[in-house]
Amino acid sequence: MKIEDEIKQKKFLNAHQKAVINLLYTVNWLQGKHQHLFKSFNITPQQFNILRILKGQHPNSISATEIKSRMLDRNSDVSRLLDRLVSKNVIVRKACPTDKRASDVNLTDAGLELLRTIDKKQSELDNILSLSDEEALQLSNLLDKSRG
Amino acid sequence: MKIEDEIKQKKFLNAHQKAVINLLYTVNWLQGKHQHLFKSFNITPQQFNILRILKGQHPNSISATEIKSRMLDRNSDVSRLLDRLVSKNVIVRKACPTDKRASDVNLTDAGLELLRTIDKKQSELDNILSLSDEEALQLSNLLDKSRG
DNA sequence: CGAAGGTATTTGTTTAAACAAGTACTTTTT
DNA sequence: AAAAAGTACTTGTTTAAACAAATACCTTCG
Repeated sequence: MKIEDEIKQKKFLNAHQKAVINLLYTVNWLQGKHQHLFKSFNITPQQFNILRILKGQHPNSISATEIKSRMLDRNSDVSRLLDRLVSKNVIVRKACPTDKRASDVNLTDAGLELLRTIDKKQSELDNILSLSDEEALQLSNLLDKSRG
Repeated sequence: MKIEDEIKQKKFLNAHQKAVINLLYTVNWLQGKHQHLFKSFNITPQQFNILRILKGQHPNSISATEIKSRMLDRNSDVSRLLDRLVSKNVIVRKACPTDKRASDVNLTDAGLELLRTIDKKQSELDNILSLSDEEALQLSNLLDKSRG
C-alpha cells in the first residue's frame, strides 16, 4: 500500500518530504513487527540490540561506552538498560581490572541460550521486508546516501 | 558513511538483515534531527505530526480516532497527546454534536501561528536527506514495497 | 607532583510510551 | 424496545526515554 493511502495524505510538498514521512512510517511499522516478536521473549528491541552486540563480541567482554557507540539508538540510557538485562540474568557486569571507571559486560549462559532461541525465530525477522535481495541492497545503499 | 562502519558491524547475515538494521539506524538518525528542530518550538515529533494532520484538515475539525488513523505511529496515546497540545493552547477539543462519545479537534489561532513559524524553518527539514529528487522517489517506492 | 580536564558510568527527575481496563455512549440484533 | 455488541474515548499503572547533574577515576601538562 502506498504511503499516500496509509496516512490518507494525498499531497506532499516534494519527493524529499514524502521520503522522510515514508521512512518514519515504515520504521514504525517495522518496529511494531519487531516488538511483537521480542515480546514473546520478554525483551525490548533495544535490549535485543545490546544482546546482538554482545554476541558479536562473545566470548570477549565489552564496555558500556563501546556498547553505546554501536547501538542503533545512541541516545539510549545504556546504564539502566544494562541494569534491566542483569536483572533478567542474561548479562553480567564486572569491574574492569585496568580501568576502575569502566565495566566489562558479558553474556551469561542464559543470555546465550536466549539468543539461540531467538535465532530459531530469526527467519521471521529476516523476511519482514517484501524485497528481493537486489532491492534490499539498493534500499541499504540509498539509506547510506541519505545520511550524507 | 556506510552502515557497517556506523555500528562497527562488518558482517550481516544477508541483504535483508542489513536493510532492516540500516532502516532502524537511519530513522534514529532522522528522528534526532527532527527532535532538535522541534525542541526549539517546545513540541515533540508526535505532537507535530498531529498538528500537521490538523492543518491538512483546517478549518474543518477532526475526531481523535481519525487523527490516530493518520498518525505515523498509530499506537500513540492520542488522548493524552491531545491533552498536552490543549494545555499548550495550540488545539481545542469540543464535544461532537452528532456523537456524544466523539470529540471535534481543531487548531487554535496560536496553533496556526506555531505552524507558520515552523514552516519558515521547514526547509531545514526538507533537505535532511542527501538525495536527489529521483533518488528520494526511488527510496519512497522501495519503502512502499518493503511493507508488502 | 598536583591541578585541570577528560572519560565512564550512575543517579535524579520529568516526561512520555505501552498495555490493560473502565466509561459512556451508539448501533445492531432479536 | 431491550440486550448485546461495537465505538470513542479516558484513566490507571508500569516501564522506559530524555536531559541534566553528580561521582569516581584516569590522563596530561606545567
